[in-house]
Amino acid sequence: MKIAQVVLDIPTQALDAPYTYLVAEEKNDDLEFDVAVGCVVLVPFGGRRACGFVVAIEEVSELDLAQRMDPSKLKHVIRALGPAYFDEEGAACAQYLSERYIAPLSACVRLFTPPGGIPRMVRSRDGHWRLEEPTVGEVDDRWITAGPAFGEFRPRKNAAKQIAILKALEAGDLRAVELSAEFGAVASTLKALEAKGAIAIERRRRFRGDAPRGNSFVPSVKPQLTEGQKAAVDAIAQARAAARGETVLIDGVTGSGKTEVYLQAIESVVEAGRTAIVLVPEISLTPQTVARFRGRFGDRVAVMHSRMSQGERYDQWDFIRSGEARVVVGARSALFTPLSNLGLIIIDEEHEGSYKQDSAPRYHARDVALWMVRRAGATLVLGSATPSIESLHAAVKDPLWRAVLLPERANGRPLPQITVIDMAKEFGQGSRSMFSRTLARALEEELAAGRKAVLMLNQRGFAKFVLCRACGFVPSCPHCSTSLTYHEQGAYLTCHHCGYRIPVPGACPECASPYLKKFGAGTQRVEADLRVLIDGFSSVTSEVPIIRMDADTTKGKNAHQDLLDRFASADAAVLLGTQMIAKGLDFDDVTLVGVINADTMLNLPDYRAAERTFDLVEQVAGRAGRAELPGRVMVQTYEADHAAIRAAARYDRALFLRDELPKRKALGYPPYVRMANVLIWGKDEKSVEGQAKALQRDLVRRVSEYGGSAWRVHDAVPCVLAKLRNTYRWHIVVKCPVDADIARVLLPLFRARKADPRVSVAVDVDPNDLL
DNA sequence: CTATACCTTGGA
DNA sequence: CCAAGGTATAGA
Repeated sequence: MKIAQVVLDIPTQALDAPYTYLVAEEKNDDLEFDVAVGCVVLVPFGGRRACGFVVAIEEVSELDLAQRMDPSKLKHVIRALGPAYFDEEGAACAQYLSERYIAPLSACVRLFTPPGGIPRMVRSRDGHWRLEEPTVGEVDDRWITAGPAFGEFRPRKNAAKQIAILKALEAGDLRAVELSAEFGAVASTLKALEAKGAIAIERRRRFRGDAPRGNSFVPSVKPQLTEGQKAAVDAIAQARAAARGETVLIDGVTGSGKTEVYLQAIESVVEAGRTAIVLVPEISLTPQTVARFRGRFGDRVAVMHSRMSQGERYDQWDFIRSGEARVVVGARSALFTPLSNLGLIIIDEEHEGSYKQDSAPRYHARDVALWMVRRAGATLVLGSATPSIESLHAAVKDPLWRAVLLPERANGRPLPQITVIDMAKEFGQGSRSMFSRTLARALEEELAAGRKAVLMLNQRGFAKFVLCRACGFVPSCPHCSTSLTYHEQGAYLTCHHCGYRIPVPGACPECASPYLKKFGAGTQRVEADLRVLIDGFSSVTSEVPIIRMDADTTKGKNAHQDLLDRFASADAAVLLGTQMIAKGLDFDDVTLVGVINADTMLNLPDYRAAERTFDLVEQVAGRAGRAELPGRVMVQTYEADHAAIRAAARYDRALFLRDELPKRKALGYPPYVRMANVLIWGKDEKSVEGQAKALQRDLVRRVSEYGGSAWRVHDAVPCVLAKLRNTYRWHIVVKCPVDADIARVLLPLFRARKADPRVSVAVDVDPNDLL
């Protein structure tokens, strides 16, 4: 008999295991879809019907089945509601994800379903369950083409619309929407023309978004490779030939031409009839990035990222499933698109934190990609100017990893000189400005010469707040344990986590003192100060535009691109922005890069703080002097002696690692241990604390039984962000040796745990941070 | 999640 | 003694 394993589309821990259903043996021609792995199916469940995903189809004897369960309980799958969204590999990957990351199986399966488009059971107001069809699907356009009588048909003299439409059609086929945009209501005219045979109307699938179809792309030229690039391409070719899931880490300075290496590697993969996935951090997935891939691979490129509308995403997903797409460029979720015959996965800017998903399943794209290439005998390429410490470590320790160095820029230009400016010293010498005199002087020189500068404000862990000079009171959010951020425009205080908002008080709410000082600086304030500074430059006569790029100014769909275009088209200009400007932007005429505050991240209570600071300085430095003009980089900091800053200023990663690695080892952090962060949260403080402590005891018992002496379960403690949006948050850190399977040991504990309505629990395996 | 079985509690 | 409400459990 044929049976299907079905994961129900009901997000409840208690139902989070596959259920077995019978599949009708005889083919039923009335049904649109066959029951197969990857389908959504309708099944009877309890007294109602539910949707679920088929994760396995088996042929078993009645006897075998009886070993596993009571066969009298079996029910039949009612019918399949759609085509297969994933195959056995996808099902296996979902299974892997749920175990590796201690996540609900249903959430893992859902990663593979098309954007916005799966049928589901919903309860209407009268208590009835009904099937809701997907809201997103394909769309058609009505195309007007020449009909059989196109040449002969002579419209009447006064049929102005008919004449105009036929004239327009002489240049080629047109869409009905284009005609109505130009000539107004055309429906009846078209009908008349169609009846006469002068035109034909047909429906053609429309692909949403600006993805070019056909040959409307501009092919780009293949440049000559540098020695380093050649070595990298060769290393990838060798790894591909070995076909055992090897990883190639391309450790190349900014501007070393990693993208060209990717392009050529993809080219040979595609020529060999296989496909490639390119992951890019969400933030640098810009039209330019996409254009580089389209320039080489034309309409065989699919693009997937979160800023696209659901319709656009659906069309791209469908395009991938059709098998026409050979290359997928996208954010981390692109790993789960229905691309078959995978030969290569590339992860650019591999060190980026955004490759880790921050909701269940909390997967890391790098680790999932590793699993995928090992299964498929494909190859993983990781690229970065600042590889993560984990990857550097693996490249040395793991026989399936190798590293290729690209120590020089592709154009032969030297890396820009980095100057560290000690702001404490500046302050001691009486300077009160947020721009040091050295930076101000450099800025004036560059702007006077008609060149461009990029200034970066490091906002992580650093935003403007209000402090009472009399009693030290800082207004904080009543729902979250954070101080409120001050906003210049509108003079209000707001919580960056929950959006709580109050006007700036006139006096201290605690002691009534009127001396409330505003501390820190946001991009708005820096922009205002920068304006004053630039206007004071005697040698700069023309008006210098300041282009501010932060979360506020990049909200709109094309805002990001518009700002960059403005910056590109100006002569002398300053681009002022947050971290988002650190990567990917590629302007030839930027000669000065300034970091206003390099060290604010260093003070975050996070074990990766130093690494992040080092990465940030190196990345942002790479924005300067990319073409003929030499670049300079100025880094303002209050901690000029910190190893991360000193090492970054000399492009000396070995120096940084010599300082950082012993600390990691001594304190027990990756890459020397593996961690899992168990998060416990809920509205009721007492029960959260109680559950956290009880869970900690369970974990200790479990770890001492199945772990080992090298394992460690920390005490349950409130998180650094102890209160967020009125929920209280606790966490428990579990550490184990690097080669131990942390999930395997912990998983049974969480699978067996029964849900508490007041307290939620989640496990973050290999967490990005412990906040 | 939802239906149902089972159990405890408290009022008649 | 029974009804009401809470809790445990199965669902394929």
